[in-house]
Amino acid sequence: MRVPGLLPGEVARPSAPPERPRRVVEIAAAARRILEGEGAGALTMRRLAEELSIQAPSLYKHFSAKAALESALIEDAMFDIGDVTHRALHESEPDERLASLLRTYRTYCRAHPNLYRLATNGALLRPSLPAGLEEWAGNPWFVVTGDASLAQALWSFAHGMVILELDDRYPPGSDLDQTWRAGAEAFGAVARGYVGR
Amino acid sequence: MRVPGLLPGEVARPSAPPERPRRVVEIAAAARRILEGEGAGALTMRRLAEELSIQAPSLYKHFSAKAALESALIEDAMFDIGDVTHRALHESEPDERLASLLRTYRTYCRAHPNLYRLATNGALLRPSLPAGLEEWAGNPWFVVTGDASLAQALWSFAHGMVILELDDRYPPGSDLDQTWRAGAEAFGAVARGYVGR
DNA sequence: CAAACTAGCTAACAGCGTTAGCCCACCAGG
DNA sequence: CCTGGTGGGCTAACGCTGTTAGCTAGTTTG
Repeated sequence: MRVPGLLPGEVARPSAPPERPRRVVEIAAAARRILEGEGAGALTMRRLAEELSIQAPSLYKHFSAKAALESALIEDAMFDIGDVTHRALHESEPDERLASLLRTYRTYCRAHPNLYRLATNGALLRPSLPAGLEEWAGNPWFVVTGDASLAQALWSFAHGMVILELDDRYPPGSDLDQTWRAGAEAFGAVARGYVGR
Repeated sequence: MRVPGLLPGEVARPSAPPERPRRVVEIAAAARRILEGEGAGALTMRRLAEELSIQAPSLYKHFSAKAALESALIEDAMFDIGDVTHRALHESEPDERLASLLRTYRTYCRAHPNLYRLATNGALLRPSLPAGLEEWAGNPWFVVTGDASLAQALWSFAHGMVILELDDRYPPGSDLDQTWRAGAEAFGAVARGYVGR
């Protein structure tokens, strides 16, 4: 089911920020390649420079610090996740949306574990983010629950599940599909109003 | 309400591992002091040595690597959390236990943010943990839900909430008390069997 | 044509975890 | 009594990290 326009409660995608200079895009792409392919430990300024056949200090002509580079990757990740989750809503029937959102989120995160860890680990440098990005990326959770608190709770559940799964934190032998189902059921019941609030 | 003995579904506390040598205990205590007081960034081998008025390389007479030191702190944290959460169950009425568990968990984590981050960030070095510790520490979530999947889902929710709160990840102005309540309600309803599984 | 900007370079610094090798105090056994 | 082992410290140093200062060649712009 493809539904054009905005769903009830849906918010519009923010415009990407003042476009990045050519070289900045190339560097960010290389950084993402290293991060996703070789892990966070491999993403050093020297390794990144090598990937681009330049010297590490030259990177500082384009990024003021490693943290700024990482912020760019985080921003990209948030746009990615927002795109993927909003699309999931548009492509599923109303009563399938919660399950679809969870499934989509989990799938994306497992496909990009290092990027996801980078994006969610530690404090967020909010002021440097494009205006509206955070709200838009989090919006699907609201669309699916119809309530701000429940949306945050559901997202927290999903993030907890994902990060613990990526870090292999569940006891060996856990049936995570079933755990996701259990959580989806709990939130689904409340979201559908089976239990008064 | 103090209830001695084991609750239904409750598991016994594992014995602490072969006791640590005197000096090891002192070093771990100093490390915890630095971590909790000054943050993860301050916990370096040199800073830790300084705290003990020795030189950094001397630490390697007691810990094979920084990771081993951290493992000791993580082990302590898991015992702490297990103690605190098990106690919460024993001190509350059956139908208050889920809410009490969540409240207790949140309170502990906010009181020890850096320790909690250390303990939950990244992969767990399972083989070096005392046998049964992981299961015992996670047991309250099972006691409270009566179901393994629901227990994992509830714990994932709690972890997600805590870590996002500690890292200041919720949009400014969020009412987190209410978010916790929303999640507790969702899981409480399912755990009480309002919705068939 | 000169000035300014872009984007690279080398050399270097401080801080990180960690290793090698030395040394002294203590304590048990012959 | 002395001798060997062990526990627990030391200094020097290595390779890695992010980052800075200062130089330079090429391109663009007034």
